[in-house]
Amino acid sequence: MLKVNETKTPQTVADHAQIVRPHPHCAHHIKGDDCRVCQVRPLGICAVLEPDEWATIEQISQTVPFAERDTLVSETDDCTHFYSITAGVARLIRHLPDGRRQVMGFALPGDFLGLSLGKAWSFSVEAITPMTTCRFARHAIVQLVDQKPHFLMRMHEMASAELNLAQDHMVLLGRLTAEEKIGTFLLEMRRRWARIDGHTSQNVPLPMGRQDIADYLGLTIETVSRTINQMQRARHLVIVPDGIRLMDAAYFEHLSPSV
Amino acid sequence: MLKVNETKTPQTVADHAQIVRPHPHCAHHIKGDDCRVCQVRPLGICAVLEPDEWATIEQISQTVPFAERDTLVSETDDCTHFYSITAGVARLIRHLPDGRRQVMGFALPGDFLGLSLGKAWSFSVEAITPMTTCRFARHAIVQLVDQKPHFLMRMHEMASAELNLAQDHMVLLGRLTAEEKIGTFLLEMRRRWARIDGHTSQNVPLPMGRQDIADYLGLTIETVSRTINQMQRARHLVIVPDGIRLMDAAYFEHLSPSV
DNA sequence: TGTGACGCTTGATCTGGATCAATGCAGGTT
DNA sequence: AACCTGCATTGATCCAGATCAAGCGTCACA
Repeated sequence: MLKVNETKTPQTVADHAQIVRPHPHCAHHIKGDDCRVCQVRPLGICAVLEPDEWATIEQISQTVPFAERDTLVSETDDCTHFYSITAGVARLIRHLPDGRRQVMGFALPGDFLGLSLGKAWSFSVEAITPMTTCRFARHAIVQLVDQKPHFLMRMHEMASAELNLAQDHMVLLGRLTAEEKIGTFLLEMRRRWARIDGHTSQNVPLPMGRQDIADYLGLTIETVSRTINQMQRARHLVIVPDGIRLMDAAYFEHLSPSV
Repeated sequence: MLKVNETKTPQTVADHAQIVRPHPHCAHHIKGDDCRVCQVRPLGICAVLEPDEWATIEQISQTVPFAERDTLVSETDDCTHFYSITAGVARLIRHLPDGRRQVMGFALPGDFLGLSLGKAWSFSVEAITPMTTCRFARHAIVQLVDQKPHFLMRMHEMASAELNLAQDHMVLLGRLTAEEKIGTFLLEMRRRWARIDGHTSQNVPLPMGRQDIADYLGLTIETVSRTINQMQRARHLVIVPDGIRLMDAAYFEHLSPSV
């Protein structure tokens, strides 16, 4: 039951809009896109492929768009397809029976859903903005991984990086204060956007809502709102449409114990 | 500055002692052990190897024992060796500059340290009991992984399982109450011991101290102690030397929202 | 130009778990 | 036996962040 809302534009601050907005060239194709023009190839799973292997990937991929609020995969689903995100932002989320939620992370352009290669998803993925994805049948990727060890190695590298992030996040959830959690989160988002668009800006797009941030950091929506507004009153940041602007980098780096 | 205490026996309840105690046949050899008698081979990274490949592994492995409180690896170290745990229990831990700690997990027999294949450790590993390990030079494993794709696939499977556990733990840290955290932890430990010794017992060995449990669950030592003792007063469990005995499985399963 | 829904903010109050402070207890050492 | 050291337990008190409860602004649509 997917609610489709194609008219709404992604919520991002101006200097990132061209990244998050679905790539106009490919958003409505059915067959896989032209890898030669893929904007996220150097970031994602395909970075390890040689140009002569692009045709192989193109043949087993389809471009699939999603609207805001669509569910890409549900934690109860079997895993029939994997996704490489080419535009837009999604949340990876686990639901408890009583309605509590934990957001495991946010999937940004270049991220791959299905790194574990397993047959079952262990989380739901929900589009926060309109999205464009490269979709692969699971069996095709399993076959590719069998044939090309360097592709498997790339999957393993990315899964290892994911495990590292998960461990960073365990420290955050288990041992940081609300202020430290928010500060660490904002630095993390700045770092991840910088990797995507290649330049460091003090503007940090936050396409996810306050509730998603709260469920990511193990806080309530009220504490997230209060803490960000306190930081604004203290002139450490400015709240801008669809994000924030860091005004005091030293404050945030001092706040983040792990970095 | 490692305090060596070879005389002390592992702290486990009786029906698990033979698993955690260093294997007398091999504890003091320098060269790698005989894979044919390895008790954890079916559990660990080596489960995927055919008998004719055991010789390869034996040639690149050494048996290395550690005493209680030894540091196997430090989070600041470069990663020169990997370890497969054949006996004993260790904690995987991150330290914050101000002394706060987060225990990322506990390594039990069959677990492999170095799944990410990366050049740097992202956590310290400290022996909780006397341990026996199979040690491998990093370059030898990297070479093996290059030559034997099914070995890399096994590494990837185990890393994926680890990522899944990490995500379970994020839910626990971010959204469960103290009582739910303790209950989930006890069930997790029972499940892991059952996998090692092959039968389900209501006795759950807890070789780690209360402080380690607290740092694993994002609680304080006082809350851990209080909660476990409340459970005992409510007849849900009995505290026994070096562990606990579950008396009311239904209570614990009802308490653990994810399972 | 209303109006209703939704997301965010802000204030008042409450409370689960942290902090502070003893005490107990088992093992190891002299 | 006396002493020490490192856990674990238990009680008293505190407080960061949760909960409860309004408001506010924006936007889609009537």
